[in-house]
Amino acid sequence: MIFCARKEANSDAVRTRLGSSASLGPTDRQMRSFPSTRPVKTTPTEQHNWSESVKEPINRELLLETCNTSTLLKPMEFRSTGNISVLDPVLRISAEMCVRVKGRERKCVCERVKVYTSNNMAYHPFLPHRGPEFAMSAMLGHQPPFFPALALPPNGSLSLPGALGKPIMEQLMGAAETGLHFSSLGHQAATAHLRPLKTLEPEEEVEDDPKVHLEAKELWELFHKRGTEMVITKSGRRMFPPFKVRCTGLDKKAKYILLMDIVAADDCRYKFHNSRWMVAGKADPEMPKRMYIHPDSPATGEQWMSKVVNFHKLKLTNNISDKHGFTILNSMHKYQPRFHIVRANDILKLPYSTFRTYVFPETDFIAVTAYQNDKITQLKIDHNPFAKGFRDTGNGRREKRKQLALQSMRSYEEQQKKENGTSDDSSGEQVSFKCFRQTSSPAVSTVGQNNLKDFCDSDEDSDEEDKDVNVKEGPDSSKISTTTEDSKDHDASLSKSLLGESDSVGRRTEKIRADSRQSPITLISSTTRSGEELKSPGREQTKTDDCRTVSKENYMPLTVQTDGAAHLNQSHLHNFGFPPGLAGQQFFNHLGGAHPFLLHPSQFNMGGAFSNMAAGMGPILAAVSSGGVSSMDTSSMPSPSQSLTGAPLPFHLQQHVLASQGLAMSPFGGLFPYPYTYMAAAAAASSAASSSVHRHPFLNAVRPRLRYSPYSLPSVPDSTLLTTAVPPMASSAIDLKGDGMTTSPTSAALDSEVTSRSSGSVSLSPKTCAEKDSSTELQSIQRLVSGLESKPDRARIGNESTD
DNA sequence: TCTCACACCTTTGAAGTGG
DNA sequence: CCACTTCAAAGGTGTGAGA
Repeated sequence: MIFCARKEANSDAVRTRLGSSASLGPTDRQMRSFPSTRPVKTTPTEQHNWSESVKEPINRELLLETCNTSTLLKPMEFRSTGNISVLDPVLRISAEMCVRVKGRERKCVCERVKVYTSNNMAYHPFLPHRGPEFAMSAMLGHQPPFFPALALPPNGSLSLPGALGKPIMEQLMGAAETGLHFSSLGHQAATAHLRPLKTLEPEEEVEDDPKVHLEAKELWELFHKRGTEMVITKSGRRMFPPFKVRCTGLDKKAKYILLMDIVAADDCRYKFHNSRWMVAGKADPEMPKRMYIHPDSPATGEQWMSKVVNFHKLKLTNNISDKHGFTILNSMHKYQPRFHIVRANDILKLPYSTFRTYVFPETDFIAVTAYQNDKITQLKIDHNPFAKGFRDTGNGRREKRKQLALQSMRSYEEQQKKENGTSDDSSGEQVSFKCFRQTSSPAVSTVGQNNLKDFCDSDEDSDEEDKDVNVKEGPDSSKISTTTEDSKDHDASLSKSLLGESDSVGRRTEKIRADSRQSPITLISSTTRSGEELKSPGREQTKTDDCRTVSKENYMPLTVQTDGAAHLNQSHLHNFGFPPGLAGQQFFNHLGGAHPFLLHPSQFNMGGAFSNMAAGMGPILAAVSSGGVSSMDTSSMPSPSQSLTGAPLPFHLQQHVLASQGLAMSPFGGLFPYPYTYMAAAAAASSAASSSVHRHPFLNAVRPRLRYSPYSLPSVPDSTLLTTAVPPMASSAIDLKGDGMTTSPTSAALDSEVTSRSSGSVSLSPKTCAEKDSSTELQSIQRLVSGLESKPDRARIGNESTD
């Protein structure tokens, strides 16, 4: 725990007695959050009453020496100590306040700490109410000196990752006077002065070449063909199929943090109509973004490579006020999971670290609160072990229901025979039930049991299956098999079709029938599987397996780099790649400052990973979020078979608890309400749709060193950033995929735009961003903080930027 | 379209047992 | 002690009724 271990180094710095804090506070405007905070020039003595003995730098990157100060206040003795230090590469700000009451010294909670310099002391009225995360954001979005108030956790310590801390330090060093000003519990404030020691040195980094392979790809593709749906519930649901990847090419000795997040695939809301996912309008306002850090993070490359990295613990929810750290999604919206590799030995370094992001288009899905497509339901049942109870085999509920239905049908038929002499064969349902009786035996049902290997086969038959579906029109043909292979389709389809008739009524049956119908599908690139799937069934018949094979091979992990300048885009366009020309080393935000990418702690959902972060930011996180801890899963460590060995977590905090603490964030209260805008540039280049990633030649290639940081400050409405290739939201539904899934309108339009977008994105220079005036930035911040920046705004951005 | 209780299932880990 | 088995609790599923 860097934070704690090094904290003591400066703890004994010389303290300077200061006058009443009333003489030290900021201006009246600044006093809004600091009761007596007018910055008063300290006396020369006070100013230079630094620690005489410059302490030995803890390491080469120690920048500032601590100068503690204390002040005696009436009626209590009020002692406060400030500490700013940079401990590779974390800037640590700590403050401790003690109140001596009747001779007994008691520690107080340090409510706020303001970092300031003597020549300026900016104060943002929103900051105190938004917590440190936003303060950091604002701080970096403005030119120095701008050191907003930082709310300190109860323990009085705050760690700022390098990306956040370095700018502060640099500015502090250039200031004539630097100090910490903090208040506590409404008492008088005190100030600590600091002085710089030396400058930061850039980190050296050894090259590596990570490659990521999606596990259970066939299963994903199987779902993808039908339009993957992921159920989101208030209590959180896991993803199925689980997101698993295998990493190679990592530096065995270096430590990495692996993360996953889920971003909107487009700016549309969908509806399931006529067995198809269709665009139903503009997307709802985005949910707070959260990053899920793999519980084993950080771990060495060797450890990561030794196992399959499983993100099965990630949970999806639609509860915007979720405090468990689950990923919050909007129902009926399309999402794209992303996988990130960050080379960092400490989660605290994440915000300024380089992200390698990998997107697997076959993993996109539509979030639903209830399954819409029965095929997906059946796929889930067939493959998710937890849903075994619903399988046609065994003694599960479905079987029992079937038996019940069978019994009732028998009695019904017997009754009809008695009444009419013969059964009514004209009744499709009855026929179905008859068939059902024939196929409901366990022996037949087991045909439907297939494993992953079967999926591969089924993959090959998917077209066949689709064709079948097409041919099968009418009530009976509507009984589409939801299984994954032909044999299953044939055998199980019978039983399932019957099942659909017998144990499903109303909407469900209707949906099954609808599934069999095919409608025109948007045709997109043939270089991608997704695109292939988007083709209409008729065209699909002309497709060869070769083509499919090729498309599979095209599922190359996408490595993108945003080091380059600020090719930020709208947050609503979540892109998954950057154009070749976007490589660079800096990351810019719309606020105009070139700055490292930022992450809000509460955006992280992490298991063990959080334990590290908790060391430095846990208190902050805890302060930001509340509750949800007690209900957390305490056994969130990956199962032995999946977890990485070695790399013991430095802390024994319960991972889920940590996750809940660290990840929970108030709605829109996070640092970046739209943290994914950084992808916009890439998106514009690669096309917003995930599938477009493959279509783009560049995106199909492996880019070992292309990197970007996934988070960047969002675009403001008036920013002219890259646009998405999102075409005007047609009121008419756009079919996405052949079998229920469709490509996003964005994808559809992107096919022909990718190239141009790519170049266009390049034109989106950081300079453009940097030229934004600070007032606009401030407004932007306010909007972000208030969560007022709505979808329409972002949509507008998209339109404007396209111009 | 969403929420919730429910039955059914797997997973997990503690407890028990035997060597 | 170790390995194995048993058991119960926790947690993950889709379902279906109701809002």
